[in-house]
Amino acid sequence: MPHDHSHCVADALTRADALCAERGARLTTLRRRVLELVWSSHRPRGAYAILEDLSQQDGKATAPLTVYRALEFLVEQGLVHRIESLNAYVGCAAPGPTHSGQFLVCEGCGDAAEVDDPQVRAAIETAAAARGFRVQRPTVEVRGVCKACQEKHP
Amino acid sequence: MPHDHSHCVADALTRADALCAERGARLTTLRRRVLELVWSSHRPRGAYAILEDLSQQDGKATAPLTVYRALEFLVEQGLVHRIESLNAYVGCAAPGPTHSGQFLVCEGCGDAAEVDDPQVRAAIETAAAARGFRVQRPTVEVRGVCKACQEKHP
DNA sequence: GTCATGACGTTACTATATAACCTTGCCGCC
DNA sequence: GGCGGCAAGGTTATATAGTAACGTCATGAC
Repeated sequence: MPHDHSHCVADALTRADALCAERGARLTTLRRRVLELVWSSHRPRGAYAILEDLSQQDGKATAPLTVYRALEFLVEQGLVHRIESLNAYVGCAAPGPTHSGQFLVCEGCGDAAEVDDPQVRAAIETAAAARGFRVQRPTVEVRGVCKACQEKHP
Repeated sequence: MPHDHSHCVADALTRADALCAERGARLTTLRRRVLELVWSSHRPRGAYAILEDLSQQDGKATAPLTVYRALEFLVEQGLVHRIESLNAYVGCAAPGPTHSGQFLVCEGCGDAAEVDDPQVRAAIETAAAARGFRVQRPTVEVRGVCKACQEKHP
């Protein structure tokens, strides 16, 4: 499944522009640059990796806080998700009504595919409700091996 | 739901002794102490919190590695689970055939209740299979508010 | 007893994240 | 246009989390 990644990035940026405009949120130059760097692959990227890219682009050191603040904004807007089990961030392909999807994280290639499966959501909601627990933010991160990697290493 | 927590701890240690004996795994003094410290509450505890306890008990500084190694062992044996979204560890109330449960993490009291819901498991497995993804280790950590805390703050 | 192995100690280091405080620049408003 | 307010971003320092490399000691097999 070869894909033209520049499309992914361009699309993500376009959607982000639209969404922020619509919401009156300020997608500043810095935030947009960080978003672009998060999207540089489909692999979750650590804050410090992004920090390095940023520093290199600018030819001078950037402070961690700069990146963390931008990421915080992007996560709030649902443009980026944090992968807790990796301490890393990945672009959201379908931002919109703020959601919290599930992630299939491949041990082979490192890609994190986002899915939003209603059954999984429902099962979690039901299990929680049965215990009187009110769900605010479900986190589902599944480690395993993606289809492509299975085919490569049979 | 007041509960005699010393029971939880004692039970956990007894089960751990039995399980390790059965498996030929060495639950050394250090590992047992760390397990006990993890169990000091039902809240996930950070490695460094445990480290401090340990250092204080001994009256001298303990190195992080000491704790991390013990935790690694306990996690491998399924006696303790790591809560990824908190970088913290919590005792497993039902160790045995190695499992990966789901956690209901309360924002109020900080308690992490472990549940092992077959529906949730199945839904994740199905969603992954539909995408050709082979599941190795699912992580489910649900943030929200537990029953007790809801009743306290209505 | 000897030896292999695994547990633990020690030192140093890397990675991830936040605190406190200040400066800048944008925006609405008069 | 200028002014006041506020959010964004810069700066410095520090907290928290996790590993690497290497040595020593205890335990059990033989």
